[in-house]
Amino acid sequence: MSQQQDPSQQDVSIKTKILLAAKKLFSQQGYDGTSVRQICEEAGGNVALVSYHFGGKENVFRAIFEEYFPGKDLGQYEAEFQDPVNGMKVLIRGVLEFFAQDEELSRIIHQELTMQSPRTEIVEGFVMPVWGKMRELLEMGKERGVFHFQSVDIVFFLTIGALTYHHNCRAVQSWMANQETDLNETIEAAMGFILQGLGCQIEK
Amino acid sequence: MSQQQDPSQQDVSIKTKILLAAKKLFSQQGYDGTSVRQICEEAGGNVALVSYHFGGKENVFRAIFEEYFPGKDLGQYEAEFQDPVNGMKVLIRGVLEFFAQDEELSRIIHQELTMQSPRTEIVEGFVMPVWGKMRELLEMGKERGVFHFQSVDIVFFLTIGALTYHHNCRAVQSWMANQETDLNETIEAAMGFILQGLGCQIEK
DNA sequence: GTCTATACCCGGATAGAC
DNA sequence: GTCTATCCGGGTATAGAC
Repeated sequence: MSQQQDPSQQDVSIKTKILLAAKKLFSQQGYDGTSVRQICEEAGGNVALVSYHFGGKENVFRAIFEEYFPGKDLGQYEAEFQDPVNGMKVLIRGVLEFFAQDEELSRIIHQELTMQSPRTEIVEGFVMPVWGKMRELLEMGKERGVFHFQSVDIVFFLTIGALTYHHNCRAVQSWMANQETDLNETIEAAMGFILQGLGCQIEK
Repeated sequence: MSQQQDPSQQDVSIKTKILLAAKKLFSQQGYDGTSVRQICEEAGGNVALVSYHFGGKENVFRAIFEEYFPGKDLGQYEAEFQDPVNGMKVLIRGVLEFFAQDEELSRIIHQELTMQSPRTEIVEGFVMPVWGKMRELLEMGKERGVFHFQSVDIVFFLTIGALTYHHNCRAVQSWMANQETDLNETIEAAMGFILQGLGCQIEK
């Protein structure tokens, strides 16, 4: 009951603490680079607890997604998805807001997919609905003549890349001139970049 | 003398074989996921050879870049770099051709940077000259009014993302409708996407 | 539920024989 | 130069006490 608010409070179950610790450490050091000992130490518990509560390291990974991945709620945007441009805007905003809201989880997703790790299948199961919808919108927009490109495959990846990689690379601060960037500014810029990239005339 | 042509021939030094085996395995399984034993087995030699020839696993990694990373030859394009649009085109083509020519090395670069591994510094040392030039071109184009965007930082990352991520994700074949894509088609598409994304009027 | 102690495996590195 | 044998550290997982 008082269990759901602030995870740093003491009244959180050790199981949840382990989940949060794992999420944090996986995002910082990668799955392979993080040991079960480390996770439990960070969570303030004992090594054996991972086996007891989850039955192994990989199940901790799976549990993180089941617990913290949003995106089940794509249905609520069906209206916007009727129009490719609006649909893309909604999706771009949604994705970037999620990236900003849970940087840890988004880093984990990005890492696992680029490493093509043994956990790729798990991650794909959660991510595919979103990317799949984006692909649909690209195809719809091309058919209706509002987007202009040759290959759906190619622009699909260019779009995903622009969307995900830039977020990730912010970590490499030495590459940036100005440290803090405003989220809404980023979203606006990404929308402009991508929609223009798709050959779409935008009225701003 | 006959040492330089086909690395699969028998007359290649074991040192080179180790380097090639490591490049292949790192790209497939990541640095951490690849053991020294595996590398030597793949190279047809013994475990101890890594220590003998390179002095440790990390030095094998460094040696791969020193041996196989191109890109020292940016100087030859100084003429094209006077113009932001031409410069971007040259850079985009160069980067994508490199990605296609040595998929292994480009996968390694991408992996290490997204994992922010302890080897990030090594990789950055080789990659930064290229990305730095791209940033210069973006700034130059903005000043001269041929590109139209607010923040250099943001479009810089969007551009890098589009360029690198799409290539990497081709591995996830389940996401693609058509398996094989032509390199030149990809290059043309990427140039169009990015230059339009930068708000640049292109005449095709 | 949580802890201690331990089993077991696999990684990287090296000494020393050939 | 290359191999065999071995060391040592650290990883996951579990048995059993509390």
